[in-house]
Amino acid sequence: MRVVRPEFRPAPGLDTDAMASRQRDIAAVADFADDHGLTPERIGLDEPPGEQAALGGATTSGEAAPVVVGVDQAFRDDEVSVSAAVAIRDGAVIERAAGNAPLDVPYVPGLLAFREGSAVIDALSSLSVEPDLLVVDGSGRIHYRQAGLATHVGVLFDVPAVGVAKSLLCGTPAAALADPLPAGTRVAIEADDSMDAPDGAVVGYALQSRQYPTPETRHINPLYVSPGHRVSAGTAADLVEATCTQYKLPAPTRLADQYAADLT
DNA sequence: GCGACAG
DNA sequence: ATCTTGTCGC
Repeated sequence: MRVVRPEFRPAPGLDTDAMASRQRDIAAVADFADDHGLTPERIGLDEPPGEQAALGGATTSGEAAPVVVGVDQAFRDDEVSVSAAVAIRDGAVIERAAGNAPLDVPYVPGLLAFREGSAVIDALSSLSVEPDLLVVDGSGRIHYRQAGLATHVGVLFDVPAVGVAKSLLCGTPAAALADPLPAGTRVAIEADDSMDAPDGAVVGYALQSRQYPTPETRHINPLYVSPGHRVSAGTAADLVEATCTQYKLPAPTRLADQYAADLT
């Protein structure tokens, strides 16, 4: 796939203010409403990935199943950012792509895309299939300037994207998350005064994709799902939930995780 | 000033 | 993200 907004490429030379400014520009053109043809049913990940699947990628309804691409990051020698992208259709891996970039920007919460974005772009640029959805590790709209890594990448390629984070960057849960949530539960994450989004706006969801039978003794933490681009908050939660077939994390994310580890 | 803080 | 085995409890 190809970058369609090259002006938003993460440039290493920028100072903190310039990076933040670029993020506001990205948020201004980002689309946090549904603009895609996806449904949880069409994702077609009922079977664990890696199994047999129809060669043409046909669903039970006869239409071509959407291509979902998981993206994950790793480091090599503390100086190279490695990105792994794994494309899945109908529960089967159809393509993998790797990307690299020098690791010259330090990690700063809120500026992750400027540290690891270039490697992600490198990986996605070499994908020959056209993704219908990107599942990016990290935040999307749950971000100080509504432009987390998932939003940044989604806008760069103008492709539907969602962000899946394992911890909350910012925002306030609409209900307390202190007690373990039952599987399938979702709690809205609302914008607070640390964010550009209007106060109280639902910028994502805490999604309890898995839970132990007896959460009192031992419990699993929720995922934090947010719109990247062209997907609404509610639909993002629906789609991500459909990809969590067997474990807490989405299958595309797990596969990308694995591939990234192999590349390191 | 102190704490919080995606990967 | 990464350094890292066993161990506790579903």
